[in-house]
Amino acid sequence: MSEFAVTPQSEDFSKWYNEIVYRAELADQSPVRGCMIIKPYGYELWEGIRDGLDRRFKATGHRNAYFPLFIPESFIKREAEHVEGFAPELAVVTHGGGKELEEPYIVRPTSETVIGEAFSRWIQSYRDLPLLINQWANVVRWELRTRPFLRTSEFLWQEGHTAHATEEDAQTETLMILDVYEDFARNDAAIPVIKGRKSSQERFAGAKDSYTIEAMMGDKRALQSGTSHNLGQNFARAFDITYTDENNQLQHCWTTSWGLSTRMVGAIVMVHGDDKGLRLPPRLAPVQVVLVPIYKNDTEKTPVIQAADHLYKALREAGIRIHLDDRPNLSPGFKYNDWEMRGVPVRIEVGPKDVEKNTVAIARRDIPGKEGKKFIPQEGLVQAVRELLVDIQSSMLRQATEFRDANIHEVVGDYDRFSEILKDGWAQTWFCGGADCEAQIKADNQAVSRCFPLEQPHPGESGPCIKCGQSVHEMALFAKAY
RNA sequence: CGGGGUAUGGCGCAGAUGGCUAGCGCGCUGUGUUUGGGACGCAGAGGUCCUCGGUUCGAGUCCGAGUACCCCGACCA
Repeated sequence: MSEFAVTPQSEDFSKWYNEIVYRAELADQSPVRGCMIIKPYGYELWEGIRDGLDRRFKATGHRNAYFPLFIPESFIKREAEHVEGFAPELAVVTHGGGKELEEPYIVRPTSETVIGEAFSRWIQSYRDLPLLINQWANVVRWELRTRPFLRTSEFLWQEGHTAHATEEDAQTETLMILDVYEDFARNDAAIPVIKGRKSSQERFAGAKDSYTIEAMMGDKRALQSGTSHNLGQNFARAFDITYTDENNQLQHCWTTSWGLSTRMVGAIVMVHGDDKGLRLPPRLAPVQVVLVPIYKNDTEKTPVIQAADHLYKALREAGIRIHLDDRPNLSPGFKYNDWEMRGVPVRIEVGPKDVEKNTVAIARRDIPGKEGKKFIPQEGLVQAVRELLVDIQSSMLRQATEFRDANIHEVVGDYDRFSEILKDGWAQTWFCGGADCEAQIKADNQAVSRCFPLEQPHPGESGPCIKCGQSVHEMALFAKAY
């Protein structure tokens, strides 16, 4: 057996990703092209993501609802840009109950249209605003090239949809949600993200402006990890979402939509993983601590198991997600590697020597080998584990942040250098945002603009667009992307 | 939809020039010895060789058609 259970990511990142997703049992292959089965371990990770976001949405006044999977075809067609953007990737249901349908149904690729139609009936007065709705759902987009979690034909996500009385309110909501996403990514997923505005080429079909949180993966490619759209009045006009204002004037609403998907699972894998496998942030790890008992024979087994059970109960009662690995047929060494591959943040070993001395061995996943392992007293273990989990969480965010910052390079007016940077990192440069410039940059470098960061590195200044040279006042980030 | 490739136990593969009971590693089941960084012995289970058709005494192997999947490009949370 080779040193690693999976292809080392340093050797072939893409291969590593595919292998680890299956080896760690996050997902399984499905009989349906482009789809995947999310296995319990992967789904538990998603549940952590879901819960972390759901809590934040509710704290900011949103309520969950559920809209139908099927959308009348005519709905999709009502917003011109929207239909143009999505038409190529729609799954269409033409038959039901053995008969051809009078009007085909679209399997939702996103729900702006059905929700817009509902909003038009729900909203009458300015007193009904803002209307803040979220739904947890699956959506289908007929993708040509798919990868587990990163791009599948069917995926799970949340989509928020809100309606507001003014343009300002809608813009505030759009950016507030971006803050929610950033807060979640940083504090729960330990992923540092850059908030920014998409170029018009990269904008959501039908939106006035799209915003994104961009994360840097371990291979330095960018991943759009969440998006928030200011839809202006585009959908309000298409679906007659109107209200009567304080002066009894009929007005169109201003709407927003925003989503974060199971792609975030892929982000966590690719941001934190190493050659040995996954490294999961403690806040989201389905198993935070794995307990491995060690014994040679029955004489040793009884007291060791007794001690392990005792520790297991204490940690579980303290609210720590713990798993006792009592598989009898496997050696401790195998178990260590197995759980490291699965990304469990903390491992506790209990053996005869520990029983004797009232200690345990405790190892942290973020620091490999002996450096990350030490013996500590059983007394006060719960507190020690709590502190360790917090420390691992922040250490992972720090590592990811340092890696990202070390691989973003600023360049002004030097296209060759710009191209050089894009071979292995992100480039930050002045950019006009024009379609022609963007297309040429993409053709030259296989890289696209990721966003105009909301926090500009040189606010108030201006410089030459990296491609056309005209003087512009915003810098953009460019990168190869998933 | 263009270009290239693959299809053989759960997974990864081997099976030149057709030849009789289709193998190997890992995994799986039972059992015994093991167990502080990926243990080992013994005994087992598991296969429409992608599908259909053809050539042949005989096809996993040759021929034809089909299907699926993978990789590379254009669309994408």
